[in-house]
Amino acid sequence: MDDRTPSALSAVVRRPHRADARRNFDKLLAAARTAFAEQGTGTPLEDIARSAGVGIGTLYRNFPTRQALFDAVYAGEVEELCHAAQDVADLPPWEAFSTWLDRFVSYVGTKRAISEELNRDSAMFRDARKAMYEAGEPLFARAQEAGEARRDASFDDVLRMITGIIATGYVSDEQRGRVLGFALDGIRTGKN
Amino acid sequence: MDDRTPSALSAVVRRPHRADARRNFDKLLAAARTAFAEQGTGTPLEDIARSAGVGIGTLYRNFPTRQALFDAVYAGEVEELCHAAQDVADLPPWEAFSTWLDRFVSYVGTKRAISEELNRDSAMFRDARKAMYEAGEPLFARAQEAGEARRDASFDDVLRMITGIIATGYVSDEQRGRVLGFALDGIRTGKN
DNA sequence: GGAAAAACGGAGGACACACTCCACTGCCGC
DNA sequence: GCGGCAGTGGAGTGTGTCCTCCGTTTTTCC
Repeated sequence: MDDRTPSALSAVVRRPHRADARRNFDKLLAAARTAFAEQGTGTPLEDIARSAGVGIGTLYRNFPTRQALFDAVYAGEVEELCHAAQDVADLPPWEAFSTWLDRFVSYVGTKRAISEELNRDSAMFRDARKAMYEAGEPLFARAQEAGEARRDASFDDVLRMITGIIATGYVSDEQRGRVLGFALDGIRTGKN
Repeated sequence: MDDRTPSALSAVVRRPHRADARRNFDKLLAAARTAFAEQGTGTPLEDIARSAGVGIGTLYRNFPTRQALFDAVYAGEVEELCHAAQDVADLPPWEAFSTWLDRFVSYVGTKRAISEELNRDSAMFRDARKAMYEAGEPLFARAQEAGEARRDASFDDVLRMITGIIATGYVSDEQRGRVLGFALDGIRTGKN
């Protein structure tokens, strides 16, 4: 990683200049990421600091508010997701879209943090949403143009639907997948 | 209302015998219901007591734990829902089912409490789930038998899907409705 | 009407978590 | 190497919520 702000998304927090500080910064981000994923956004910040092997003071210096920390984690995940959109570029329209959605599901699904905070609207959140849409929307549009996805649905509709579905509890991962499939069938045209 | 336990569902808490106490019990339940609906299950119990016009002590006497209070509220809502199933009994199969789902959505949708705690499994929660399924499942089965709903989906699948979808945030109620429609199309057969 | 029993309510102790502050530590540039 | 200063960490303070306890009030029953 280079040491400038890696993208407009994460402009909120600055990665520090000194080597040890940078190390701590990264450790915190990683710890927060798993903590948010496994226990939700409410995780005590002290726990995160401890599991990063760092004092609480250090956490606060890097991320003055819980929101700043959350934003930083979130920005990272969104970025990964945007990259994924490029990987599917040369699949056929519907496959490209649904593969990207799979990616979306596995990034977002296990980590409930994102759906938890979905309605927040910080500046950073708007940026993230925009970036994500720029990545995913073309894929959906292509599926629509190919006559594979219904035209009365917007990309936003689909994303919210998916987000909702994967955020609930299921008996098994298998059930989650099945249910997702049903919902996608409702988006796809010329099916069944 | 009579003064015995109104159903097996709410066996957890006892409605008190004395008139004033019973009044407070009901006020608390009502206050909790709106509070949970509007601010989620995390609402401070003191707020609920205050908005019921009752001391915190009274709340605790009636509902020794937050869970007990939540269970009581939840039980009430589930009961209403079960009744709704009877009202649609003589509509055509798919209409009956989707009308009941509408009911389900308007009971559950505005109040995010239920979906929040969906994965909890207290004894009471199991009962509620069972009651709800007894009410709704026949409607779904009928739609399946009439060839209107796909056979590879279970009632449980549908319910979880719906719950997930309505629990997320939307730009407008109109969007929520639209998205729900898409998802239901994925469940329905012989469509589009 | 009065006594016993039931219920009330809110002050206050306990706790969990957010966030600050500052004496100490160890990088980095010279 | 070494001095200055960015960075550290955790003890300590503040806040908000849970929950208990008990003197006071209300109801019920005779």
